Amino acid sequence: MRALGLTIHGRRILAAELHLKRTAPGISARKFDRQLRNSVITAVNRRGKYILIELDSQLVLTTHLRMTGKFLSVPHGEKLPPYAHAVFHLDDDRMLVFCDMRQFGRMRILRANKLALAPEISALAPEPFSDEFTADYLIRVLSRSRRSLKQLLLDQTKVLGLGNIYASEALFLAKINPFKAAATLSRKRALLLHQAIRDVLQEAIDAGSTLNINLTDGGGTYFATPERFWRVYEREGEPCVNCGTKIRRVVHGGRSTYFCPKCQRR
DNA sequence: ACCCTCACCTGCACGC
DNA sequence: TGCGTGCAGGTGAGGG
Repeated sequence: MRALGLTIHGRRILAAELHLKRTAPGISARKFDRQLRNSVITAVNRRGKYILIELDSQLVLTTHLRMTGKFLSVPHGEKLPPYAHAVFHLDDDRMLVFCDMRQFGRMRILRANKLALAPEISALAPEPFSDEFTADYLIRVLSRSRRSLKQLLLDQTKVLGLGNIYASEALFLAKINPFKAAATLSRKRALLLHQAIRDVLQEAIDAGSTLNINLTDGGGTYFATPERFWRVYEREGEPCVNCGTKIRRVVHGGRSTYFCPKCQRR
């Protein structure tokens, strides 16, 4: 995110190509280009998992990378990388390329003054590192839900920023059972969960900014999800880092959930 | 209003 | 070797 901002801030979009229709539903390739062409990128921000590329035209290009989406910076004239679904020609002789093997990522063009009204943005929970995301906020949300903790943590309108991997990780860090009903969590343990949510997210951010972002990669700059190891995720059968008990995997709400049956008994 | 299930898509790890 | 099957992830449509 930050690296992307540094690379494209202040650049003018000379042309915008939409190669895959479903990447930007409801807009033609022609209109996609017309709306973005000749505008200057004034800021790159983020709300939840949405990247907001703000333009001097008072429009905002929103992008959700989903699982496999990524932005690459490619020198103009170079061969496009695989799965390039949108290409932005910039005024510094580079192209910003949106690639997505699974075609799940989505782009939308919104008016800046209507951004907060867009349903996918307006419904989002407070940013996890904002003052608004307090332990009391979390406790309130937990108390009003009839779902399990794991399911609640995946709901971006309740708790923002965790996906399936980090929901498992946060619960492991807080030593709380993923299947426990959200409303039955004690205040004391909700405080631990609140901290754990911030901790796993901070870890992931640190890993991304220090370990795996290579801005001078000759083959094109990657702003991809970092490769890293997790404490419980994808560790079924391996010993728990705290107690050595074998990590278990249970499909819950249609998603794999990893946990230590001893550390996270309740 | 809330919450559940399933479709979306591709590469890859499996088993036969 | 090759083919079929199931799985992974985040979201939103559709239904209860």
